[in-house]
Amino acid sequence: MEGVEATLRQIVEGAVREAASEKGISLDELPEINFEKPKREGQGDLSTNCAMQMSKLLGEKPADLAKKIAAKLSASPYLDRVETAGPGFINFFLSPKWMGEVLEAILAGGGGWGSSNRGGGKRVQVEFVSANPTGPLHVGHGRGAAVGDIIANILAFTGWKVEREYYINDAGLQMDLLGASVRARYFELAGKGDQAPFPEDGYKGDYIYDVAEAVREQEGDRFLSAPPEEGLAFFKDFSGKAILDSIKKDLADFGVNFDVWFSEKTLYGQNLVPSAMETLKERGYAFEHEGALWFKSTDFTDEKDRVLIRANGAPTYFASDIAYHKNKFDRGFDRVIDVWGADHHGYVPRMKAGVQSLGRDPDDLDILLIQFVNLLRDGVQAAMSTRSGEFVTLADVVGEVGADAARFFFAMRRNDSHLDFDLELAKRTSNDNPVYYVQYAHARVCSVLREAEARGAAAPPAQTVRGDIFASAEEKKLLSRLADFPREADKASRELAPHILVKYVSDLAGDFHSFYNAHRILGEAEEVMGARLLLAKASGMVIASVLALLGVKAPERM
RNA sequence: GCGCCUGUAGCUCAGCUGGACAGAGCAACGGCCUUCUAAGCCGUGGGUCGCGGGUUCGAAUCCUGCCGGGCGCGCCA
Repeated sequence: MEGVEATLRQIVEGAVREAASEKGISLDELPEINFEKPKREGQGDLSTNCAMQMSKLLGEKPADLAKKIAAKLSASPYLDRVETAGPGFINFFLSPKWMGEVLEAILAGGGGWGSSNRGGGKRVQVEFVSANPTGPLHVGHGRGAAVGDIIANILAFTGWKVEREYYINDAGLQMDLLGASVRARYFELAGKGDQAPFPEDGYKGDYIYDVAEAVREQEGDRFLSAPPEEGLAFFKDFSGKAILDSIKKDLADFGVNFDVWFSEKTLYGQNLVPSAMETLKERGYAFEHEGALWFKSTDFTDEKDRVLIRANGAPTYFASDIAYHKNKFDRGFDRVIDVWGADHHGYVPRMKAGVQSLGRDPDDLDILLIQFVNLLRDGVQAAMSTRSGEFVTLADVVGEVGADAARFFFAMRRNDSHLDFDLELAKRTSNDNPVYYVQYAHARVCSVLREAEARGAAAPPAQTVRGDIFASAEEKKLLSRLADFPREADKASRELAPHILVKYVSDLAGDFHSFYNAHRILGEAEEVMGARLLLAKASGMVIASVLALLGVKAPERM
């Protein structure tokens, strides 16, 4: 069946047109009719404010128009009743017939129920994390990783063809600094620290010793006597690979897997930077000034022009980023999404301008800014680790609270708001921990289904369930919530907002727990038991679907 | 100084393309386990939506000015 909303939209549109033609107004194009879940109970399963929005168009008071439209709707077999309220809302109460069909659709649809073809099979690339391979990922990267991965899941669920990409910044001065830092530690471990002083602004973390130790194990002391240039080149290469490997491992442990690991070096290896610069020149957006090549970003929304190629011939980060984004679009993506830390927000207008200068609609690039994570331990700030002065690593957090809790917490808030992440709360196994609350609901469903099977109480085929058997407030509320899922998934996709799903699944779990506590399933009269078994099963399926989108396990026992 | 994000209940946050008496979880208080997992449920109290103007029939939501928090303003990445 169609989504509840789509069907309802058709019904309402018909009524609106009818009302309009009675006034002698013909509406070619109707404004889109929006449905939303009313905030309060008693206001129906869905409501629309279309009467208020169209009252001017039809020259009628909102409340009167609402009544008129409502009167035309009450005959629908899908609606139990229609009420008008407040300044002109129309509230819809879904009929048992409809409830029954929703249940049937969920059970028939398997894990795919709620998905859509909004993306139309278009190709979208989500680039995220993309941390320099100069050190371990910290919690901030963790949030970006969770959000990027979940957004990719959501887009795939809503009809996009998705690729996940990690951009490896392995070509800049930072890598030289990394090599020099490791080399210095290597000499230090050999007791010859004075021969290779630690670079100013070098990487001071303990992990540098680990990398240096790995070089000693593999290469012995041979670099103690090698020429510095040869040594530096080796250390840079070795360190970058070693750290990238550990980043890959941390991400895999976190449940994040990329389709493409794109090295900045390949950008230069394939001469993509110079050719991108040529494109800009041809299009008239690059000019020479004082020996450097500049980008005319002031032609767009940026506040000043930016250097692309320095007078010494070295390209800036911005130049390689333009080349990189050109390459992305050249690879045929219809849409590109970058997930960045919020500290890069000043860079957004520049990047948008860059994309535009390449002849691309700036809206083909979405840049999501992820705000900082505030790590807490029982409400007390825990952001710094004691020794290195580094931020707490992602691996530490995942090791302590597990990937499930970490992902759930990272996705819990809007991207652009700061996130308080309490480690103790994330580990707690009680109802104040939202992760367990949701997972427990799923485990409970599984438990009931197991017990039913053990007692030989088979659930009937979904088609045989009459919707009106669900008479209680808890059952109706749960069904109504289940029916919301396609709309919530679509909204999360449009807004690229994982937190919408976190909130939804938390609410759904709550509705299930309420239902479970208020009603027995097993041992009831056969018809009631069968219907409730199916309701429980459908609830479990939708919870599992959402958790899958979040990349969180849906345990069968807890 | 300029720019971006943000300020909603004791705490953490939803709601922000204007609409119904401002919602949820936690914390507090009071109840519910002979029966499908109490990692659960039910109930009670709690808010001048930072402050002042403005637009509107209607503002937490839009505009503007202050105040507070975060982050940026490199030929760094």
